[in-house]
Formats: sequence, C-alpha cells, structure tokens
Amino acid sequence: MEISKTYSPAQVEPKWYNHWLDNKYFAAKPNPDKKPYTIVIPPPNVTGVLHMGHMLNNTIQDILIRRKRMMGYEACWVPGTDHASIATEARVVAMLKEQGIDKKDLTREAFLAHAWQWKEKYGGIILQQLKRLGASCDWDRTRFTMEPSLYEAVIEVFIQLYNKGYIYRGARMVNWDPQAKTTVSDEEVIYKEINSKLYYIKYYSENNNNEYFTIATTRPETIMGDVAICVNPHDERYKALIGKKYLVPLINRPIPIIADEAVDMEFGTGSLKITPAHDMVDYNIGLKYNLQIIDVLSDDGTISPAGQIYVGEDRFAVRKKIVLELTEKNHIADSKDIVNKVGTSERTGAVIEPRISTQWFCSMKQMAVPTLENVLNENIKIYPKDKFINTYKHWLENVQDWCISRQLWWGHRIPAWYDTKGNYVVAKNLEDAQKIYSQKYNLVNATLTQDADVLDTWFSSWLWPISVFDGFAKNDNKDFKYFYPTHDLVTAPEILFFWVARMIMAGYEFTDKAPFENVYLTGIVRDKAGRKMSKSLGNSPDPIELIEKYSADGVRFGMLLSSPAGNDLLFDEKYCEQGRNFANKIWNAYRLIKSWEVINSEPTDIDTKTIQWFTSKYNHALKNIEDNYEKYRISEVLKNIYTLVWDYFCSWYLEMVKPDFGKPVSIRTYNDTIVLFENLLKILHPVMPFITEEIWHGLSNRTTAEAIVVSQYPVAQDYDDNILIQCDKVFALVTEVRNLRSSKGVSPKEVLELEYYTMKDDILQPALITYENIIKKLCNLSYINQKTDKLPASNFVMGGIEFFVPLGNHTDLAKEKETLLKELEYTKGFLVSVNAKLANEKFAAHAKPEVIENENKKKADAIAKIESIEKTLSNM
RNA sequence: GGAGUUUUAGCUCAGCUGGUUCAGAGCAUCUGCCUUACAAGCAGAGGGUCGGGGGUUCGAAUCCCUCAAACUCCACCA
Repeated sequence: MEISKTYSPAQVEPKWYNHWLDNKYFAAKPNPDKKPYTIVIPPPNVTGVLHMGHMLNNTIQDILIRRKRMMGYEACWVPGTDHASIATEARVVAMLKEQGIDKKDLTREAFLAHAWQWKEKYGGIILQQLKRLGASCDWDRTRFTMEPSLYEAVIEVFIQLYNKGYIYRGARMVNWDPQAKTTVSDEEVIYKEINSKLYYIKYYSENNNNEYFTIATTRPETIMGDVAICVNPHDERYKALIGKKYLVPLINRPIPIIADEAVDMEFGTGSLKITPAHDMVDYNIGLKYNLQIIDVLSDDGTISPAGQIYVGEDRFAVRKKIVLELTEKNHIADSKDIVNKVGTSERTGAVIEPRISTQWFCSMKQMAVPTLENVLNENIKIYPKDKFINTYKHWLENVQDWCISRQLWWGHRIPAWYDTKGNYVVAKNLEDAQKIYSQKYNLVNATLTQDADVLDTWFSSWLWPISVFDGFAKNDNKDFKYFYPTHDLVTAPEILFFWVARMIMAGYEFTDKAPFENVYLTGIVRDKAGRKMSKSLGNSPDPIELIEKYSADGVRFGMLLSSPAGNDLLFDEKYCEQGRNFANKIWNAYRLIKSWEVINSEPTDIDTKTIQWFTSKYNHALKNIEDNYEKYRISEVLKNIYTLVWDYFCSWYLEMVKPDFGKPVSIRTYNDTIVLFENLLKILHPVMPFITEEIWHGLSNRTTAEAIVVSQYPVAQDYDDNILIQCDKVFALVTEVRNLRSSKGVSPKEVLELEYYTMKDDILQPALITYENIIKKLCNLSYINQKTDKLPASNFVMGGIEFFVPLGNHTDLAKEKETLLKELEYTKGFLVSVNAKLANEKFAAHAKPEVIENENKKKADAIAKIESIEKTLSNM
C-alpha cells in the first residue's frame, strides 16, 4: 500500500471523530468496577462562538480526560452551555429591533418565546465547533443552565438559602445599567479612563447673595439631588463654615455644610457635594449623617420628576444644558480637563449609574469560611497556587454580599410572590406560595404575583457541577453519587471569584463536599503584542480556520506548547505550524517503519543494543511525563513527548535500526519497533488524538474495539540508568565526529577511522567497546581503536579521552596543535580554580563530603588530562 | 491608594529544598546538505555579567534588602 509523503488530516479527522461517536467511546455511565473521573466543562455562553480561550481550555480538558479514559477510569466529560441572561437578552432585543419589534411591546411570555427560538437556532454552535477540536465530551449529557432540572435546582437553592436567612431583600446602592435597565454585579463593571471636565460650581449662601461656596464635580447633572456639602473637619479653610447653609443652584434648595474625614482636602476645592442617590461614597456619608435621599434619575438614565428641571431628558444631554445654564447664571467658577475612571457595563457598554434600588441579596460571609479554609489546607488544589492564592484569600476575607437579582426576563425567575401591598413569600410555585401566604398572613385566596426579576447568571453557574447530575432534582441520583464530586476543573483565572469560588461555596453548602479536587487555571490568550484577544480588537484568529490550515492536532499542539499553567499565552500561529510539522514527522516515521521488509533472522548487535537503550529512554521519559501530569505541567508534558519522539525515536533510534537501502530487518527488531512506536502513539494520543488513531489502525488491522482512544495507557517500568548515561556520552561523541566532518568539509559518505588515547573515563571508555558498532554506523567509521602513532590527525578531547581522526590532507597540523593548546590552557585554568577551592579552609570545613570528593575527582581528572595532552603535543 | 505576580539567549519559557544534568529547551538566526521516511526535512554552529545595586555564605540565577520596569487583581478619584 502506498502511503502519501505528507500527512493529510482533512479526511482523517472527521473520519475518526465519527468513529469515536458511533462507538460511544465518550459515553460514561456509573460502573462499579471502575473509578470515576469527571470534568464539567466551563459552560460557554449560548451566545458564544469559539475563541482562542476556549481552544486552550478545552484542549487541556480533552487531554486530561483522554488520558484518564485510557488509564481505565470511567471518564466523564459533561458539556453544556450557559444561558447568559444579560448577553442573550441583549442579543434577542437587538434581533427583535431589526425586525421592528420593541421589547416594551411584548409580553414576558412572547419575549421568552422569541428568546427560546433564538437559543434553539444559534445556541449550540460552539459545541459543534468543539467537536472539530476533537473534544471527547459525553454529548448525550449536554446540559443547559435553563433546562428544567437545572432550573429546579436553582429555585430549590434559592428557597433553601432564603429559609436559612442568607437571602434577603433590601435597598442598596447598586450598579445600574440604564441601557439594559438592570443591575449588574461589581464584577461586570468595567472601569475606563475617560477625559472629562471638572466643573467648579458656586453655591450661593442662603442669606447673602455675594457669598458663595465653590465645589468641584464632574457630574453637574446630579446637583438637584444634593443634600449637603461635605468638607474635611481638619481643613482650616472651611472650619468656620461648618453648619452654614448654601443654595443648590437652579433649584435653590438650602443645604448645610457638614464635615467628614472621608473628604480629600487635596482634590478639587477640598469639598464634596453630597448626592446620596447617585454616588457610593455620598450614599455612605448620607447614611452616616442620616441625610435625605433624592433620586433625580429614572431607570433609563433620564431625569426623574424629583429632579424638578429637565425632567425626562437624558443625563448626558442634561449635563451640557445645565453647564450652559450655570454659565449663563454665573455659577461656574472654573473648569478643568481631567482624566477619571468611569464604570461601564461589560454587556452593553453603557455608563453605569450608581443607584439605590430594592434588590435581592445573598450573604456570603458564612459560606466564605469553608471556601477559604479548604483551599488553604489543600483539600482543593489550585494550579498554579502561588500566583492566585493571595488574591483568592483577599477576596474571600473581604467578600461582599452578592446582589443576585436582575431586571431581565431571560433567566431563572425569582420564586417570590407578592400581594398587592408588597408582602411576599418565597415558594417553588404559585400553589405553594398561596399555602405559605395564607399561613403567614392568615388570608386565603389572595392574589399573588411573582417577582418580575430573574437571577444573576452566576446563581445557576455556581451549581453547575452539582446540577448537571440532577443532584438536587432527584435525591437518589445514581450519576450524582458516582460522578460527583468531580475531579479537575480547567478554567480561566478571570473567573476565579465569579465562578470558581462560588462553586466551592455551593459545593460545601449544598453537598458538604468540594465540587472538585483540582483547579487548573489556564493563561489568558493574548496576541503577539501581548494584547488580550478580543472581538473588538479583531486580533483573534478564527479557530476553525486555524484547524483547517494546521489540523486539529496541530492546533492543539500549538495551543499547549507555550502555555504553562497560569502564564499568559502569547499566541502565534507558528506554534500551530510546529504542531503540523510534528504530525508530519510522526507520519513519516510511520511510513519508514511500514516500508521495511522483514526477514526471519536474529536481530543484529546494533538492533539489540538500540532497543535496549530506547526502552530505557522511553521509560525514563514516561516517568517524567507522568510526574509532570501530576503537577499539571501540561506543556512540559508536551515538550517531553516532542523530544522523545522527534529527537530520540526518529533521529537516534530509527537511524540506528534502519536497514541499509533494500536490506530487510529482522522480525524481532521489527516487532519491537512496532511495540515501542505504539507506546509512543498511546502517550501522544491525548494530545494529538487524530493522527495517532489513524496510524494505530494503519500499523495493523484492528477491530473497532481496538481503537487507540480506548487502549491501555502505558505504565512506566524501571529502567537502566547506566545505559542512558553511557549512550548520552556515545551520542556526544558522534556529534563531535559529525562536527569534525562539518568543519573540515569531509563528506558523510567518506569512511573515517577513529583512534583514542584514554587517561581515565569510567563511562565513555566501556561505552566505546559496548557501542562500537553503533558508533561506527552513525559516524561512518571503519575502525575504532586505541591510538598507535598515526599522525597527522585531527583531534578533540571529551571527558578523559583524547580522540584522533586521521583525515589525510584535510588535516592542518598547526591548527590541530592550536586546538590542543587551547584545551590545555583551559584545563590548567580549571585546575587552578579547583585547587583554590580545595585549599580554602572554610570550604573544607563547611562543604558536604560528597561535594569535596567531587572536587578531588575533578582535580585528579584535570591532572591526568594535562599530562596526556602535553605528551601528545611533544610528539607532534 | 492596597495587594500580588513577573524580569534568564533575538522571541516564548524551564531551571524544585543554594554545590557535575548549572547557565538549559523550543522557535528564530547562520553554515553545509534535495543523503532512498520526512526540505513541513537532515547534519552542524553561534547567541546570555540570569533587570540594576547591595548583603548573607567557603560558594548565589537560586536566600535577604533595595531600586527599576512590566503585568494582574481589589478599592476608587468626587
């Protein structure tokens, strides 16, 4: 059979993916004979399309799950999507707008019908894309955060926490998105630096038209909500004025001057207008001094009737108008350009308005305790720990109550029911609500309506590892018992608090267990210039195009290559190219082996020793690989495999056992080579699943059940360290000879002789004899022997051995002499430094015995070497 | 303003508890090769006062102090 010269993944990859699906290799069910290994996918937003972050994240998950599957675990990777309430609702609203439909004109039911339609049509794209990557998820388990059983879990948890007193309703200062008309969490506010103007505004005294007080503000449109002017009590300039009253411009409301240390004397005029309804700091000062709250803005960001003027007009338009009017009326003392940070909504980009509103909150303090404790004591391990543990700790120690209500329709509707007076009860459904209500308020058949708001998306996400197995919906769920707690979580560091910490809270709160054992935090994918990849910058490559260009295996390789855990990855396509090249290299090793003719004979001496060596090398590498897996150093694993396959298997092993052109290879050598190669393929499979499956089947006829994806992962055996050390020396020697050829311009085809003069080298000397045939083959030598007196000869020194290669007229005696002189000089200098170290009394007194012994050995070797070289030189 | 991380070759990074795996790898660069598996390749080579300074030590890339730069998170500028 003719095998093509380059590997072509285009047909191969879909073929095997379908094969895996058809044979249900990714399906997991509780199996008492096997240990479970579970990963839940960080559910991408239904609005999402695959980006490079997903690629990295899911490649790592797939590697972990495939390896465990091959190791005999019941490996379960649960896929799914997140309903992403704000993002999806914004998307649906925009879509309807294009169709000429305004959300305001729709009933809740009608809107949700549109939203579900949208979800069915576009919601699963990202999961389909993951299949191209090779993700071995159990697709039959695909979950969605708003499907019935997950919905139930969310409601159940809400009720539990309410009954426990953790969830409460209260008026609070929240981040208000006037465009989406909803609250957003602190984490969803993005602060941007903006060029603004700081206006210095005069507030005239209530009883003296000539006396005024100047304050500085960037938000003149909120002055109608002013209830006080605050100065620092230590500020000498204003001490005398405390308690006096001034008039708010334009509306002429008298407000007092009060004092609080929160005021920065340096900024602006050293005074602060207090607008409790529209600023966090002001709100707190307002609470402290029991000031009135005047809310001058409506939920859409226009001036409310309480503002008295410009009612119904947009806040930014009003800012300009008010400045104009203040100028006309001589209230502006000055204005300055400043750069300040303004909060914007992550979802809509609108400028966030701090606003007082009645919301649902969840107290976090108690739940934070086990969440911190179990990470500090490593019941849950975070990789890499050092980088994140301190911020994790800081966050949990200072955790704020969580505002969980959102003024949206797409999401889990809050299970609270109100009567017309505003009394409410919390219950699963209307029926229950009525029962509870009638008991609580002693009223039967009251008309109850459900809270209009939905829950924060993260309020369902934090239950994800539990709810995907119906852990709440059904008490006695087999899957939940078997697969939960899950084992590894792979996610981005950005959502450590949003999501990871909250999942840990939920785990301990609702199941008394950690939801997972290990958290692997990937890096953030950036472009070559170090910028975060984002749609708006347009600097993110399309992953599917990358796959088409470099193959899924190649891209997986590329994603991993330079992304140690937690380190940001500066993505460059060249890494994918390297992956593609690697696939091609493996392909050609396969071609070579397949091309061999086999003869029923004994293996040669070279073959036997080569196989022995590589077996040791392989086991040595496998131990390292397993060690790196343990530490979640996945990119190190990849580098280990890369070197093992490319350098040691292809460049050394295959070159050594490869028969001369047209000659056959012994059956034992062939079979051993196949076994070694297949083991390499197995180790490679989790990283490059497609090409390994293809070659696996190409190497011999295998049944469906013998796919590599379900083959048994190799276990590292003991190996002979001595062989490895000797062969490393042998390879170094080979390299020296090749170097000699290269520098003297001697063709690799020209047969050479090698002579050596040995002083003392415990490793290389026996290796020269044991591996004589291998050295001869690799260096194209006819002769290796102890030095006689053939001169002139090119020379080099390795360890305690001088080597000579008679090169006839290639040799320049003067240059050879120079080489030896250089070596001599270096060795003498080295000897001086060793002697100095040994002569140092403090060294002798403090250093460990083995260190001293080593220095003595260095000294003896150096002396022998010097003698030898001097002797050679005197003969030249 | 508070905290954290990072700084090693042109680029991206390894170097665990201070001493023969101590200055490493991959990519890039340069040289020579289309050598019957692979030019998506082969064989070689050159690149670094380990951010600066100081200290501890017989000995520091590694431990301590200090300065500098970059990044991240939290708080937040009226």
